[in-house]
Amino acid sequence: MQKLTKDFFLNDSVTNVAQELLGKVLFTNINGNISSGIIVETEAYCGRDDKACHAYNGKITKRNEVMYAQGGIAYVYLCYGMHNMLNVVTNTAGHADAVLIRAVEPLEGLSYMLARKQTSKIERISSGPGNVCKAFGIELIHNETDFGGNELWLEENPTHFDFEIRASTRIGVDYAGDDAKRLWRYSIKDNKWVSK
DNA sequence: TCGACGATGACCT
DNA sequence: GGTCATCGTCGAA
Repeated sequence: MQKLTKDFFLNDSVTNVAQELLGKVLFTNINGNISSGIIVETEAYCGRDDKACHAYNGKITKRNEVMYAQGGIAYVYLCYGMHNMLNVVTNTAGHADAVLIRAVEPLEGLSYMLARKQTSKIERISSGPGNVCKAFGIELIHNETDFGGNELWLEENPTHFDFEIRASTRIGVDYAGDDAKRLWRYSIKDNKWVSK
């Protein structure tokens, strides 16, 4: 098992990182309960010129300031009053880029995921950004968590496998005008854990 | 202070 | 296809 190194996150191209994160493994250790899963769907957000991004045009608020930090930490925020969203902050300090983790294929800790979601249905338990956080126990307190730590981290996939990347438009960003048309949502083609 | 609004998901017809 | 739960954040007042 090999954790992703710091320079993985410092890449200047957030769309490259979003694609490279596919196939990587997300881990959480919540009160000693370890869950993991393969990232199968991501979306890129770029502060510099992307209206869909919370940090568009240099906007800085208490919520999004973590996006301006050096890459390699988590940006977690509450959406619609009930769903947490997990983002991976990328690029060097001062560049507000982040990758939203939209769907994961479960590996370990399925029983913890079922318990957190209070369900017995495995189907789509970690498909969709709100479900990823719920299943993995990620909450607002994990905002700014360093991916180099032992609570929330990312690893290379120990099993090498080939897959085709599918690019499509991002979800729920219609307000962003032309930027909503960007093909910045990436998924592993034909993977059943990709969100609908 | 206060009102409007989400980078959603579950369940309904 | 449609509705609605639910609350932190933002920006206007």
